[in-house]
Amino acid sequence: MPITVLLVDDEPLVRAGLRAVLETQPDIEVVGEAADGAAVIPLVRRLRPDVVAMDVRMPLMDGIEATRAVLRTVDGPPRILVVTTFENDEYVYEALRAGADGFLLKRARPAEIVHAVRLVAEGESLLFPASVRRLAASYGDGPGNRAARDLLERARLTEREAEVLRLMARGLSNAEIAARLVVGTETVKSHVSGVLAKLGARDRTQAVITAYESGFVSAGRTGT
Amino acid sequence: MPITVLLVDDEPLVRAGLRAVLETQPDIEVVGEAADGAAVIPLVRRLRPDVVAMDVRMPLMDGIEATRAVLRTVDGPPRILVVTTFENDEYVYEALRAGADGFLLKRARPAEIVHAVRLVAEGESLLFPASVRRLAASYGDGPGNRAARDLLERARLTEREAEVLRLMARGLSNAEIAARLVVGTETVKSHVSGVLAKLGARDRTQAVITAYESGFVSAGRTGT
DNA sequence: GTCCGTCTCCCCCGCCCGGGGGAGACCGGT
DNA sequence: ACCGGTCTCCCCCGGGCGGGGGAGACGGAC
Repeated sequence: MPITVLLVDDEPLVRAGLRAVLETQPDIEVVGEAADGAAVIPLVRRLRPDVVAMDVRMPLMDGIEATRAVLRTVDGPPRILVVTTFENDEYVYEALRAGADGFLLKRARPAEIVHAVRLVAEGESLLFPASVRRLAASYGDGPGNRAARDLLERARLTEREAEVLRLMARGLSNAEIAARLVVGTETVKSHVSGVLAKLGARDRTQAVITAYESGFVSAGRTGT
Repeated sequence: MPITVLLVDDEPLVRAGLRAVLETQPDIEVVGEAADGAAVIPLVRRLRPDVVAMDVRMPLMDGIEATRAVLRTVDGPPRILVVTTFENDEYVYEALRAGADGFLLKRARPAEIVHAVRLVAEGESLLFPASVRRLAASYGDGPGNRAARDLLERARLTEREAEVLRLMARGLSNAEIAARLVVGTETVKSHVSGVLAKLGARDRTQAVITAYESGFVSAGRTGT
């Protein structure tokens, strides 16, 4: 019997692409589609797919929430393959922690997409598909990319520093960050200095640029 | 006779999606695909498509160059439909100035995609498809989005201010921008102030964030 | 028990940044 | 000839920012 797949992505074009790619395979069948995480639970209950190809970023309920919800409320849950545009999207790692079984880049080649679906369907985890490595390797050593890659590879930012960087990337001043985190401004300055040093940034603007370029934060979703 | 279409996009998934969407139409035929602008000219010569669906952002030769090249070197050139992720990508407007006939958001619904191809094939221009308006309207009035939308709608940045903003978004200081543009630092400060005022930004960091969020600049391509 | 890392806060200091003004030169449109 | 917009440069000034130190408290690792 074929591998059954449910597609969850807010962009119809991506769904159509995944469907087209997957249905070239006789042993893979796309049994349903959803445009948002909010619609996933009933669909999973009814269709009982082997694999859910889940976008991380969606308007109403994102892939992380949806992953948690499915794993929490459905018996014998499907395998979940997280689909994303960015190779080092922080949300992806959250999704994996939430119980997703693998992740897949949208820019992967068709053969890799098929391979990923087969792998997770077989119960394998797929945390670092070839395309990720290939992509990381394809980065040049330009001044911008070096810092961005370091951010990814070192991942030396402490939890607090990462939190501060996220707030910096939303345009907050040191004083505003201090108020938000309920600490002194001197403390924030400490963390900011740590971030700048670790990212090789001269000022907060460069740090925020690195955050965007590395995918640590990304345009389009100004989170809550 | 059917409308013939050539797909040019570096992501196979997007090509597959476009192909799947367009081939639901009996009168539309996808006659070829290319992964980069560099491959377009010979394909256009050989296949003589009515429409080229062209991604703006591609590794070797981007959609702007490719558009210019096609229009310059091919007799009876095809209509060119620029395909993009961002509704206000500065490159899109460059592409339109380069002679493209319309642009299309990747997140458009299938019916809109089909409609767009038909329109440009008929010789119509499609500069502001419904999906753009819909998308702009869907923006909330959060502090981040307001500024981003203003950037789009007002488009009040002068050429020089836009240039300065681009350099700000690459992490340059006022002094460095001045050196790059061969003007005084006071002049740069003037332009920076103009940018901040027009974007409603408090400091250069917020301005750069707006630049990213609005798609004025975008992650992934650290331009020359 | 000791050490290391993290988080917290403090000092001093230099300086770039951004605000608020103003002003001359050029160009294009009316 | 006039005016609006843009680009260029200048002044003063305050404040946030970032560097360079240091230090105490806590927790986990050894």
